[in-house]
Amino acid sequence: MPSPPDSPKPHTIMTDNQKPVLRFAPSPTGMLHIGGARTALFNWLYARHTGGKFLLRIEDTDRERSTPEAVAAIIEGLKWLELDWDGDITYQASRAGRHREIAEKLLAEGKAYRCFATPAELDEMRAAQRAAGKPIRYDGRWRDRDPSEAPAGAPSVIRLRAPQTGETIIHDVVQGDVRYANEQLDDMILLRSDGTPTYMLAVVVDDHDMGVTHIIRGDDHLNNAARQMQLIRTLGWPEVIYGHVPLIHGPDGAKLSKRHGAQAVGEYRDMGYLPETMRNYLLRLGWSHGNDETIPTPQAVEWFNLESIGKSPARLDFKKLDNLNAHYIRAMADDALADEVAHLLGRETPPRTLSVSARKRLIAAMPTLKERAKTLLELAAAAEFLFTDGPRSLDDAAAKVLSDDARRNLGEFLTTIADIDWTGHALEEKARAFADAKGLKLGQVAQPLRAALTGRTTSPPIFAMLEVLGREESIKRLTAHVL
RNA sequence: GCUCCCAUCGUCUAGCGGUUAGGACGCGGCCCUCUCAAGGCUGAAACACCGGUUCAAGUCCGGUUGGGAGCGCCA
Repeated sequence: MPSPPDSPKPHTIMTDNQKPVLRFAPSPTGMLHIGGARTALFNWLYARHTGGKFLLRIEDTDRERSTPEAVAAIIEGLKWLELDWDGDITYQASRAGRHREIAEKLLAEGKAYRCFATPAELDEMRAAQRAAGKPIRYDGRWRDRDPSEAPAGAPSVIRLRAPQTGETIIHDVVQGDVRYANEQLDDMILLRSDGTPTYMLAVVVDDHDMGVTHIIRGDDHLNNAARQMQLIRTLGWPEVIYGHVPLIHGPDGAKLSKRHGAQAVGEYRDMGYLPETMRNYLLRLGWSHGNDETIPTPQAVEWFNLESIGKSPARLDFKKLDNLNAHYIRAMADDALADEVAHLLGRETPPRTLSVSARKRLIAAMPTLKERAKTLLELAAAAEFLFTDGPRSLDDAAAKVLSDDARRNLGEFLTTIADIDWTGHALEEKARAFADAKGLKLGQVAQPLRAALTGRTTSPPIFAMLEVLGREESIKRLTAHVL
């Protein structure tokens, strides 16, 4: 039997055994925020855990503030975090026609109505309510008036005729049951006077059309959920499952802002944090699995659930982030880390490239280097002495270590290693023997070696570094500081 | 002002009526040690407050205080 000609366009109908459909729906008004990144992560994790879908929708209906740069930044951020989405990106602005269609359908059915109140009039209304200490909300002045009472040709918006009694309950998977008395929810605008849809209408329609089953988002949307639920119910659509995750706060407990720095995920990348670190850290900020702290992504996919999302807001702790990053750096392959360092050098001004020999040294030293770096930036800095040939300039501490006595000893020691087998092990043996003979501690020999070889007072184990640098280069550097 | 949410060490958290309140980061000490890390051991450190319910409350209920969010023809 053919469907009636006036039937609504086909859309996804939920069935009981349908897999969950999640979505991340950022508005492109800036960079991908760290809080947004966590929201995306939770949605992604749940979709991957359940074998459902993770969709991406760009909420660009605010043409004033939405920019193509912001869209690009968000996509770049998600890609860096390796949170892949299913299917094509939905751009909300492109669906305005469909949104308008729903608003008009509601209007035709008497479930919505035209409101001719002007913005100035509403401002006045709110000011009066504020002054009287009353709740601030639309008073329904056009709810029961006939449009014919409006001045001819006056612009109007379409408002939902929301229930005024009873209550709207959100069965939130994170927050539990949240109840709102309908009398305190006003008639929200669905369609603006210029015919464009509002956010409230657009989300509900898009989520429905995209077949979204679960909405995991920041709890700044909790109040919106009640209104959205009213719309869903008026439309008779399947109800989505909400989960409102507490916001992330800065180290001082206040809402994250520019003041705290590091809001955008790109900043974390630039500071040398690994995507895997960010996923693990963000996951633990608000979600737990017993006492587990180090949770690689595959494990997270296996374990993730909605029930274990915490209800209280969390603060950012860079020390813990560092600790986690150090862990994942240590776990990374040496050549992959070398690539990261090369990438970092390429971004310097002026850009530097890693020579073949420097890369060889870098990889050879990497097992010891990566033990001591908290970020990729630190790793690159600590590897600096491997990139150039010839004598090193000394930093203050290194200069202090190379006292006249130390330089003389260095010269003497050099003669004992002139033609030995150039291995870390053999060099260390010689150094120990030399120290013994001179009545010195090993450190009194090793530290001057380190200072002369690297120009600094900290480095990976020095005998291993001598081996990495090789006989010729090492001798060259050491000789330069001999007295 | 109104509505809603939250509340365990400094921070992230475990706890789901009976625990010496556990772990992690950070901090102190010790061990290891050529420096710095890493690692091992160890120490200090928390149930915001007040009432209930109960034989028993960090766990349940109410209030107070303190944080947070929202109250647009923004999203």
